[in-house]
Amino acid sequence: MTAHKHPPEAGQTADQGFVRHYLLYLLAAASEGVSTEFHAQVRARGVRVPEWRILACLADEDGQMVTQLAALALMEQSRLTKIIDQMADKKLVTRRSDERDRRRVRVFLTATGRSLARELVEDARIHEAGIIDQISPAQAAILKHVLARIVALHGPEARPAGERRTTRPAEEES
Amino acid sequence: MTAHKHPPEAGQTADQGFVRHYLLYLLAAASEGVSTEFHAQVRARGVRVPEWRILACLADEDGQMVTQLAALALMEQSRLTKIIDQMADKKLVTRRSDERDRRRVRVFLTATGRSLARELVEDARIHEAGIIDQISPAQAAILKHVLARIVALHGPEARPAGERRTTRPAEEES
DNA sequence: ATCCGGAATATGAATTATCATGTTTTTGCC
DNA sequence: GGCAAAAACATGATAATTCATATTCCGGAT
Repeated sequence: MTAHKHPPEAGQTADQGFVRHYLLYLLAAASEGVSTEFHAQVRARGVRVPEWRILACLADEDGQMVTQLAALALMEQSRLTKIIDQMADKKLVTRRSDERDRRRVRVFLTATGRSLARELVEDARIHEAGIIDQISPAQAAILKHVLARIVALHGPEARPAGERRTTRPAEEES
Repeated sequence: MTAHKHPPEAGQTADQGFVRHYLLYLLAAASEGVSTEFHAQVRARGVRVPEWRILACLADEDGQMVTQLAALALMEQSRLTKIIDQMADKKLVTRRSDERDRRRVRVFLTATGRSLARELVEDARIHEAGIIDQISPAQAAILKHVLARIVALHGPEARPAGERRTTRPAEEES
């Protein structure tokens, strides 16, 4: 009531709030925080974030099909298609349709794309090392382990493949 | 589910790839996975994801100023402004300008907004409990602790406040 | 007081992402 | 073999997001 300084003075703050202890928030905030940091480096190289993700995925395994790649890169197929278009324009990747199944389109790094990918992956490793250092390698190892488990349980390949985005919108007028 | 027909036949797969062990990827994938799951419930209630985030933040502390709220909710100020517009239309929140500093706009939950927020937070708690159960409460506790540390080091309030997303990167590489 | 820089929000044009659907190819079934 | 159904991508209209900038207001220095 009488707190006329600048900061809080507001609502009925419980302990320190639900949000700050909520697992999904912590995951999002941690991800956001560290990623934003690295993304600055990515952009500094003239690469957009979604492109970096694709480069990294392809550096791991070249010639993935679009659907695969989209799942791995955590993005929707139609979006990936468009990003691939742009990357193809920039000569970072090329498309080639699969021999055995011509519905499939496989995406390959060009020489340029590959070397760019290598550089960025190297940067990423360095950046990651910095973070792991800050939180102690031991804790980082545990962290990665638990995260991997969560991803295994709730990640892209863990979902029934038909409900990867399906929900009843339940359009209520308001 | 995965290509049980065609063997990879593709690239020079190292062990299992860089990406799948990369901390930033694990964070993003874990976050994505568990969040997508819960977001289905949110949408089922006719609430959009960004709205849910704001509701949760305001439930924690009502009457936050826009900038604060944006930082906490991990979104840009201009975006938040627009979301607040929509939420105000739906009578979930109201704006009131701060007495002491009239540049500031404080956002408050309406009665409707508050009860919706409560319901959703309750859902979130239940959902979270399910996940924590899967990965054992002990590991979950460690996970949260490490995540909180990462957020403290790299999160919104940990950044120089001038480089939070503004001003062009200046094309420089160091 | 007045001026100047910076903080807090709002706004609008340009860019991106999403959703539903279309096209082509393959598979499974009869 | 022929057909229906499903898989894999592409596309285009709609909606959301970003980026730069405008507007208003505060605080300190002159």
